[in-house]
Amino acid sequence: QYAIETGQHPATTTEKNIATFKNQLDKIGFCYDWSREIKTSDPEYYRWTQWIFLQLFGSYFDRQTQKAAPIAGLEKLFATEGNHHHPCPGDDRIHFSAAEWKAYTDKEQQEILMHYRLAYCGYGEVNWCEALGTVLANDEVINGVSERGGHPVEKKTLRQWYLRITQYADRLLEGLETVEFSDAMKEMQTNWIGKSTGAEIEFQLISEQNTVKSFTAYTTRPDTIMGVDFCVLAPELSYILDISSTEQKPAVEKYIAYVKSRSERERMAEKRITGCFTGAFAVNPFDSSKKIPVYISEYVLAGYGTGAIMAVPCGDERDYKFAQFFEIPITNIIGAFFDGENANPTKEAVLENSGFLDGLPMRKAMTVVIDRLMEMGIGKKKVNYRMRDAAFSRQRYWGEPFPIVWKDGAATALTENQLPLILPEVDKYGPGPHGEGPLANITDWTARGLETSTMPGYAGSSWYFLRYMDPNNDTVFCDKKASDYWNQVDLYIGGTEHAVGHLLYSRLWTKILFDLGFLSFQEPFKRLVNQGMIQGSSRFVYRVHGTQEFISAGLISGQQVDRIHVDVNMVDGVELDTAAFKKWKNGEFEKASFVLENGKYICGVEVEKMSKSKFNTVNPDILVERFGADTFRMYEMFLGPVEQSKPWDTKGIEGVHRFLKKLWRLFFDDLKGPIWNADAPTPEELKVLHKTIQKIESDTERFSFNTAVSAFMVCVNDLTDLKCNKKEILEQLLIMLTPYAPHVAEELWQVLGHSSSVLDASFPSFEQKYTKESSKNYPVSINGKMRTNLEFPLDASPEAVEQAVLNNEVVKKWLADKPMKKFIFVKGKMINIVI
RNA sequence: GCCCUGGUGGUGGAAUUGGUAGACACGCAGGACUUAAAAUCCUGUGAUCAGCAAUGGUCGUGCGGGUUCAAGUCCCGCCCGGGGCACCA
Repeated sequence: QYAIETGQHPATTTEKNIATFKNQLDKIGFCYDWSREIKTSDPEYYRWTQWIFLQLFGSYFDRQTQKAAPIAGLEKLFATEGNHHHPCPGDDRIHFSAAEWKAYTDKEQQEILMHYRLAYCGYGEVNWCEALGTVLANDEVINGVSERGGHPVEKKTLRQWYLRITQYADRLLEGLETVEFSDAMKEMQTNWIGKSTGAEIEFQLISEQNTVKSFTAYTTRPDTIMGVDFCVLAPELSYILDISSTEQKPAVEKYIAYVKSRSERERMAEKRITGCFTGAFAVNPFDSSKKIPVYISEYVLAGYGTGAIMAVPCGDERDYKFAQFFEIPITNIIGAFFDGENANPTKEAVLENSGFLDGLPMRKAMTVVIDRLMEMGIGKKKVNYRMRDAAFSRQRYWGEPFPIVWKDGAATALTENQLPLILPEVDKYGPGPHGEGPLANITDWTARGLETSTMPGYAGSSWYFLRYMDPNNDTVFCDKKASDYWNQVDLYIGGTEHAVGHLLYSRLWTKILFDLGFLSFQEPFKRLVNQGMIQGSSRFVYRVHGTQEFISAGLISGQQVDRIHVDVNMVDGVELDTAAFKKWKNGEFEKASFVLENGKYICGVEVEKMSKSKFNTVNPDILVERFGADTFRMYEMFLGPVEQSKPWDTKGIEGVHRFLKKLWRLFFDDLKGPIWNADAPTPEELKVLHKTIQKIESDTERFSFNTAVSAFMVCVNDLTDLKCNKKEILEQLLIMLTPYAPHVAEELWQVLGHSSSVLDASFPSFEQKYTKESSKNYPVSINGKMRTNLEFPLDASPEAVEQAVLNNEVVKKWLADKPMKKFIFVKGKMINIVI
């Protein structure tokens, strides 16, 4: 995108960005081992990305062993026994015997194998923008038009590469039990995989044309079959027009056109109920007298289940609303569980109005219905996954080329010695013809039959952690000796935004490489900590839908507008620099006109993820320049808990800076020079030190860096108050401070007269001596309200405590005119008196 | 809409296990030093009521209920912010 906008080669801008980031990381004082640096866009790296892709292309998932295996073995099996024991994951209608397999042409065989490969080529729907000639992410589509240019967007079927991640669904679920991820993260991945057990049920169809005799619906609640009041099909199913009645057809066609212009996200997020009756009816398989109207609606997606649902309004909220909207009569099969106003998804009811199921508890009815369906040959138990295979090709320039040659319509792998397949130079970065990638513009490339799409950004990032273990190896992606030695990533820091993308893909790749014998572990990350995001403050302009007119934020009243991110650097507060905006993005907004308020264009504001695509990033450089790297580091830690997101705001950085200056003054006086001394510390000073050691040790251990920084501040304040400049104390302080403020710690270490580095000094073990408690403060409350504190020896008996409390003046005053009901001594921590 | 997550003073946040809510820092106010400023230091700072004051009372962790001797923390129902929802990765 940036290359198209600016005409610069992505390699150039990537290099520049890397240099900038490295520079910033160095400035902030991060200790990375740059000798292991890798670049996913470097041919020496992506030759192995391509190599791994070929392993995926050359493998299938053996359901019996639940492992990936070379596809050559499968070919041999087909020749001896057909696919009887290996049902086709890509298309379960494909069945053949050994004899039939041998009779297939080479091309037919290849097509079948493609249905088994872990990396395969298939067809899928994308957001297509004809005017731009490109595919767009849902993110880039606003109100059915492209963010860039405001052109119409619609669905288009394109040939795409996919990774068969669905075959690994169960393994990915099981693996979660072996890793230390947060429960929230595990839950997100589990929900994404979305394993559900239910049934597929075939419904007979009654339609005018009568060409389509039936359809299959997927449901997780077969027990509610007698409560089906209507069915809903996904509008994009190919046979919808074949079942529509003459009367309904115009409405159906109109509705399909409407859905085609909608992104999947918009469809799911739609609050309004939309849909259209097809004029066809389904027949309840257990009661042929029940004619069930068949609708289409955007909330049913073709990609999930069978793209058809049976709707039970008394048990499902969305079905209920749909039934109300279209005034479909509701059958109540759960008796008193249904109040007529809210659907109740209970599984506890005893079925009513359900013919042969009457009187059965729902849980039992599930298996009864499935058994009956199987007897009748019109249904079966079915495990379904919400997750779909991962789209793995992009119609873009800047990505790894696929090591694939098309020969007579069949995809053929390049050999290992032909890798890397280098990304060629192009004249322009714009799209190729017919929705193909930019590589399709290169005649030499297409003449060789090479695949013209490229791999997505996540290809290289799905295995980079393995390459760190053996970054310069030019004979293998990572020597097994190296991966055995380093093993899993001990601690992985990343944001939750990667929950269902990167973190799932890298788990998949690791599992496949494990199955194929290239690794000894099958989970890449032993422990995962989610750092929160530092968010940016974004600015928006509002384009009147279908025009080049931009309307100031305060003047929008009802017009349909497309909200577009603008670079925060072009906005002063909330006021847009309209001249700069016109020149922005290589003149994309040259023709923009503005509707101003009080002579100004006012932008919309929102706090969201800091991101290049949102143009709301800020740089640490200025702060590092002004306060130094240590202040910046400590401030980031001081801001709040690591796992919490918050907008970037430099209010308060002064406090951290002040702390470091104050620390400095314990060692050094501007006029007198070094002021530390070698005197023996007093018990009081040691107590301050060791309390701090304990606090910082435990805070650091549990990643509570913000409270650790606070503890440093308290410690320095206390030492200042005590006028303590003793070397023994200061040394210990510096050792703790090293990870927090390495530059300052190192310099002060030298001030203390050391010739070695503070890094060489070992972390002190916590000495209980000075913090050990001999007595404890007990809060005393009356009716739960705090009244006073009393100090008791740790070994005081409960009876002695009770006596002492009752003799206390404050307590006596409270008990004076009210009788005590109860004396409670809770968990040895708290004393409460009930009056 | 669905999944995840969060909501505490003027602000960022603390309270690790249901047990003294507001640590630490910013900001603000007052003061010291200074010709002045910067820097530094000291004092105060949730709201409200009573009191000259010391002090004391009441309220208070998004909203409404509940459990408990005791709720920021647990339960139920809402509201709002953030992340994700398959071509950003």
